[in-house]
Amino acid sequence: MPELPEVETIVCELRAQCLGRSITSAELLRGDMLKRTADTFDSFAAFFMGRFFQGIDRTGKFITFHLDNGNKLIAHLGMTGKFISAKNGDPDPAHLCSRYRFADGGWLGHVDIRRFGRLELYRSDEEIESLKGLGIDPLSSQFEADSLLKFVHSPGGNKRRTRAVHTLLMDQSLIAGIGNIYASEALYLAGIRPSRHGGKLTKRDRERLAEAVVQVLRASIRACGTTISDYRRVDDKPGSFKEMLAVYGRPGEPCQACGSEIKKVKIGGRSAFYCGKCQR
DNA sequence: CCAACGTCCTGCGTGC
DNA sequence: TGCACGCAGGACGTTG
Repeated sequence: MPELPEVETIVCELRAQCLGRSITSAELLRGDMLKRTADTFDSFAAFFMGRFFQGIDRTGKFITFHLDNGNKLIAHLGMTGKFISAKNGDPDPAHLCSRYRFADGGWLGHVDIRRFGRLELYRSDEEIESLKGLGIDPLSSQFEADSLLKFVHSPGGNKRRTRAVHTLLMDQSLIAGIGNIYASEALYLAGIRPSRHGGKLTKRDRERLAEAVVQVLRASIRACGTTISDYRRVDDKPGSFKEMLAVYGRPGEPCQACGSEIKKVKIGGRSAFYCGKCQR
């Protein structure tokens, strides 16, 4: 499940793979992946033909491909999305959703087994709606403990939030890029229970949590992300952060700090993992 | 306005 | 052995 570190890894590799290569054709093989516009197989192809990728960047878990004419392709990988680098004659992988062929014979494939991901096309200066509502990127220089004040109070109201901090961490409109894995890992590092109400976080909690978020995301980027099952880099190699996970996917194992058993609970319909002794 | 829940989708593990 | 079922989860739409 690509979260911020996995998407960051993929974007770096996409830049190295794709920037400046002339696109001769593009195919939309799964029309249901394209949202927002009613482009057809033909207009999708025309959108890319004769162009090249001038820049590729990440906002939260979204990838923006900037074409040289100012148009943009937005991609979200959902649960099982990935990009693969292939050469002329390579067989189509299963679940190929879209493909971008380059003049040198190579192509970039976009694969998504469960199709929770999405593609969007934007022409010239259209506002990118999918990025508009996103919260702060935790790797930006503006991210600090005060960024988590939104966890305590809603922007407008005075009432303290009752949603679990685990759920708040995954709310893309508050912080962009954290999913289920890094929510559990950051809360473990910060010593905070995932079920704790956002409104009950102290200033000290928010400082520790903000620091933990940055720490775990940066560490995972250094390991090229976490491969549990589906996530793969563009070169098909797995990320290696799985072995560094302290609690996610480790129910019943001893906590590395205190030795007590790691617990698994459902919060907001999602699995959260924590140490009942270290996290309060 | 805020929160909670159902929905989409496929592959894999479990139990009968 | 084979089948049915439950589970995994990001974002969005609907409901409370």
